[in-house]
Amino acid sequence: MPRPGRNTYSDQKPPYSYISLTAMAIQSCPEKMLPLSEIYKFIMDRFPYYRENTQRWQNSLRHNLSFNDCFIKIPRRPDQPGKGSFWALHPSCGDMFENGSFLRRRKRFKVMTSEHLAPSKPSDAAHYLQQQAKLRLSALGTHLPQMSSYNLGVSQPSTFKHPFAIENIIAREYKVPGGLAFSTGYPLHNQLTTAWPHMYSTSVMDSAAPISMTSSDYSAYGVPIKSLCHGGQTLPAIPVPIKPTPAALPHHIHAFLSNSPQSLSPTSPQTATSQSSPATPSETLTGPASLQSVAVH
DNA sequence: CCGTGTTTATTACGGC
DNA sequence: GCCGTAATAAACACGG
Repeated sequence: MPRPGRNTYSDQKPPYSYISLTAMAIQSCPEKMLPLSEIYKFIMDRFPYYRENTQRWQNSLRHNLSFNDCFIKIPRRPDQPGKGSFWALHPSCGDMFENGSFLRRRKRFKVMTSEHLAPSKPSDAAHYLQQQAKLRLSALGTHLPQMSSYNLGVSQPSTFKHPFAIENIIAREYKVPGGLAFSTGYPLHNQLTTAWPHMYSTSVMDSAAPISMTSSDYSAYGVPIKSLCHGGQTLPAIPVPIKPTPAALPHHIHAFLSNSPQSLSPTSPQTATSQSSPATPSETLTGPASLQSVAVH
């Protein structure tokens, strides 16, 4: 409306938060992690609004990356060119967004507290560390497989109950192992174009798979499409986040990690103090498990 | 130096 | 009105 003859919606400010936008960007790439500059690029490519005042919104975006627990920082491989780290989504942030709206998250994502996932067995800690070592290798080595989950006791960190969740929206790009499209009849296609008028249909959106869905498909709301952020598979792939996420780890594990050469930064005060919201009442994996054909354990 | 990352503060808005 | 979330501004540190 600002400029009738031109791009109509396109140069309006998209109704999505920076968190949403960032999540989109991250989810849009196969590796599920992007350097800051690529996140910028993604947003600018798709949302013309953000081609201006870059200083302002990029500052805000960086603020969000650092401030929100839902983003984790992944170190760059030494031999990889470029500045800064990669950014990824925390595996447990799948249901961050309100159903049907990206304007607001349902709740600020916080890392889980130790009470919620403490393995409590030392062997678990060892196992965890082993996995982390592998993870780091795989991530820093070649490319990440698709998704990941820390899998440290947080068996079901969250469920994908929202067809409009950011991950689901972008998810059409995903190649789920075994070729299983996770789309599963969600109202993706139409909704995308209507719900995201601000977005340019570039690679992410226009490769629309032949998903025919009707409004009746909304009944799928309760279906846990857990394949994006959590990898569906039990396969963990995300490397050790730089971000401390101290509360997320059992103490003995955390102690371990502190010794890691990665030299985690000191715990962030705000994270340590509040241990609110299990964020898992949605734990109720209701839908037909047949949908994802992936182990949900 | 500039891009990146962290942190604090302020303001606005919506929900309860 | 309070509280939580988000947007914005700004200061600062760090590293290539």
